[in-house]
Amino acid sequence: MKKPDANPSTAAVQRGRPRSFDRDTALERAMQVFWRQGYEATSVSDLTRAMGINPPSLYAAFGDKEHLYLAALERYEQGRRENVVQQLEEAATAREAIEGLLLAAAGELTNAECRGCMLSTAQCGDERLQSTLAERRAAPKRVLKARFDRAVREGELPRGTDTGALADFYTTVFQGMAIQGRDGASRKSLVATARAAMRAWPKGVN
Amino acid sequence: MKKPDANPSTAAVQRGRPRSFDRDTALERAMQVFWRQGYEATSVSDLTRAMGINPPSLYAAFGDKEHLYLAALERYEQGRRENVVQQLEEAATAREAIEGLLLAAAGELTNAECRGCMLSTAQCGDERLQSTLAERRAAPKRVLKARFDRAVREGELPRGTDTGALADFYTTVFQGMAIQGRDGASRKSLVATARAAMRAWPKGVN
DNA sequence: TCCTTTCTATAACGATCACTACAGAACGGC
DNA sequence: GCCGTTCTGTAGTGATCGTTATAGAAAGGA
Repeated sequence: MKKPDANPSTAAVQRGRPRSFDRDTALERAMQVFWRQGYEATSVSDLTRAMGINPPSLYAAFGDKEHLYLAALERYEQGRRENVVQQLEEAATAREAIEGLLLAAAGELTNAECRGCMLSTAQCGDERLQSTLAERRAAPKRVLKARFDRAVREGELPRGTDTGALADFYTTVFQGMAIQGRDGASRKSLVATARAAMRAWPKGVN
Repeated sequence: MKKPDANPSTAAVQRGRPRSFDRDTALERAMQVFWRQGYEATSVSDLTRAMGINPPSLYAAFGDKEHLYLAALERYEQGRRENVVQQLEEAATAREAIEGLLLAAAGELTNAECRGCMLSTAQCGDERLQSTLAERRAAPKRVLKARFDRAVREGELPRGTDTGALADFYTTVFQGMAIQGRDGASRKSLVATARAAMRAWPKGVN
């Protein structure tokens, strides 16, 4: 039994031997390994080598392999989420927002170091983790649908537009592009695919 | 040194103890396990259990785990390839062919037993195997492009149509649908995505 | 200076991995 | 019946898996 923190201000004062590595840097490196190789194909040995630490440090800082993977995934998604939300809010129209997102994706998915999307092309045998991945992959749909609903209210999209289906479609295109990027497609090729996908945008009301 | 087969008619006469299992049935079961779990997450133990045989029989009949996987993948692709080629040849127009393929995919990708596409969503850490998968995923593009080129020649598609980009686009949509199917999307949802993708079909010449 | 706390590195843990040595069983040919 | 061949099941191989016990090092508090 411990008394609740006597100092309510912030974190407890540091006690004991300080950790010799930067948690965030280590997480970043773990993320890259998981990104390249996937969850199953990445061993704890791979991780400790890339992170520059020993197993006990990894387990003390991140719990176990699965929690480390989830932390890496969360780190990966965080930046993307912010970009998506910002683009959806700042673009003048929903159409421009989607086009901007797909064109940006064409660039990001074909970056040199870690190609493709860490989340979209992730596969794993464990059912629980697999359904977690499925939920995360489905999450952006709700954000897109909300923006499309707004576009309907504002008259950009025709009344009666199936905004859920439209969100499904552009999510699907992005995930397909993720596979393409992982498989070595060029940025140019993904840009062409993004432009093709924009031809499916519903006919305007005007 | 062995003399070339003295009986040139068919396979050499059966000698030794006959194998106690049906090779094709065993391969079918291995395929389903690989399909559900992926290459890395599937152990030889999983395979022998599903195939109803012991490890030595597996290795004698299929070489090793990787060759068994490739054989299972080939078996998987064979049926699909035939369907695609047939649909591309028999449909009245390229547009109808693509629409038919995507709608059929919406059904197949949401089948009860093994959801998704064994090839599209496959991921593995080994680089050589990964690039083999990438090649296989790219193969259908050439078939689509050939059909689109024919459509241009026949006047269905405008001259100057980027048929390669069009093939890339519909391949990408299919692969996105494969992820959606694996993640539990409904057939209805994939049908809606397929219909949305058809809105991207180039404007006719007429 | 000594104690408590928390990290570190070494060196393992049992379990499982892909794979195989071995001996016996089941066939055709003689 | 016997032989050569090829399959079968048992029981392992060494390697690697994810994880942890342990002991010592490095910090703050007294």
